[in-house]
Amino acid sequence: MIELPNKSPLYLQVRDQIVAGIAAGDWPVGDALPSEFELAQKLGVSQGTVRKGLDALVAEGVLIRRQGIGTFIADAPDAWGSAELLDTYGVALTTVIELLACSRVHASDEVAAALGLRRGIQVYSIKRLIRVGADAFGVEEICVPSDQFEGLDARRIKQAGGNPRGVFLKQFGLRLLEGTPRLRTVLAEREVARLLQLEVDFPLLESIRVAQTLDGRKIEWSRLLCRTDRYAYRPNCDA
Amino acid sequence: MIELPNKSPLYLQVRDQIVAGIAAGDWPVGDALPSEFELAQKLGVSQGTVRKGLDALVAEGVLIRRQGIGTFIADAPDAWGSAELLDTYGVALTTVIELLACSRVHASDEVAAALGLRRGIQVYSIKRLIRVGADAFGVEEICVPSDQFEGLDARRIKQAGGNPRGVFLKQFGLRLLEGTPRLRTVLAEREVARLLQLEVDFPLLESIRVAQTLDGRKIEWSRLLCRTDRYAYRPNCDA
DNA sequence: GAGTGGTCTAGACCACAAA
DNA sequence: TTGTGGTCTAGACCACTCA
Repeated sequence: MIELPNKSPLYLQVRDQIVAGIAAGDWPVGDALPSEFELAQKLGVSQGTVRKGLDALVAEGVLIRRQGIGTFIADAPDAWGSAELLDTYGVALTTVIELLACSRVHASDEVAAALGLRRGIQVYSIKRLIRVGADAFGVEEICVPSDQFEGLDARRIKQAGGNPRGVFLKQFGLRLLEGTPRLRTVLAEREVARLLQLEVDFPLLESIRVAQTLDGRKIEWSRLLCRTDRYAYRPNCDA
Repeated sequence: MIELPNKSPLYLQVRDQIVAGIAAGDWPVGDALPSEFELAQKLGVSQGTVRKGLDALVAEGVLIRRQGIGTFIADAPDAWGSAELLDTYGVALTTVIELLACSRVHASDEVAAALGLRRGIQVYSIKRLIRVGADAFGVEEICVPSDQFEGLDARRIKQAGGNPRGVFLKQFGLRLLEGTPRLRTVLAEREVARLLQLEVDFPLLESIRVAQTLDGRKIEWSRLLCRTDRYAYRPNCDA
């Protein structure tokens, strides 16, 4: 291990080295890391210390361990995938996501405040429709600062299966960790009502989350508006 | 360690031994466990293994470690305490809880189904009002099977500072772990509207959670109904 | 100084998956 | 059979708290 006058425990330094390696693209998504013993030798620590360092990243969903095989870089799960949708009897339902638009707009005051940006700065706004069967369940808007994701567009997102997180990770090298949602009930405005085929003022559930990078920069704001008359929403917040 | 033909790793067996010890009341709330080395000797394993066994319980909030001092049995946090309440600008607010009632009733079908009980069996129903300042923010109902908590009443809950979880733990030896909430928007019915000083059909946020014991028995159903026009609710689900 | 949690090592062995 | 993750040990030292 490179010996800096660093007070933090060795295993955290190991963690940071791995994070740096991932950010530098040493191991693309799906690749295996060197084995725990190799890493230990390379970093000059014992296998147990490497293991403890990797534990945190496994817990954060960045790495996936497979016994007998290796430790792999995890793919970026869809933000919506971190939630569950249940019918009125508690049975989980599967959803389909439809990309509606990806455009460059001025950040609303709310988004700018949540991400610590200057008011009115440019952000990419990604809108998606979430369906369960033929039913429109909710609409989601994702905002990210445009200067960090130059050239983001609908085509790229569609190529990644409609998953913006996949693009953020593979094209821009940024992995995001979900924050805890802020929940409110709101009444449907015109555009949302139209998309969900509901009347205006239909009561909806609003879930707002801010996601951050591995090193703690808040970088993605998202809002889900969904109907909960036929379904229940379970957010699965770990963060 | 008592050698049963047990396939599970030693550190999980250690965890289970500690859980059993806690359930048996070996160490009341606030007490220190024996030191890691003492436990290691007593159970015939190494300190590292004991440590790993305790890690899980610390993560679950059952134990609290204090460096240089010892490892302690954690108190039962109030169920409501696992959530946060924010104003419209994201600033956290403090709440006051008022116990409304504790009564013995027949379980609704919904509660019975969620807890795996026979329909119509008796449960204790605890109702509480959550205030922020002078404002009524929400009402909460907690249901637990009456046969597990014989003699529960408002007096006992008040003695524990209005925290039912404290009573469950200290009087009945049961520690509960919070589950992930199921969320819906609902319209206020008459009684709830009256308690919250809102008109009937005011849109509210409903959060339903099931909590379980350390060994996985679902034992507590709770429903929070709250207004989110002035506040945002952040559930903090770990489970 | 004594006792606690917290970290680290070197080496061992097991469980599992693949060639 | 080989290489991987997964567990465990014995012993060492550090960091912190308290008497």
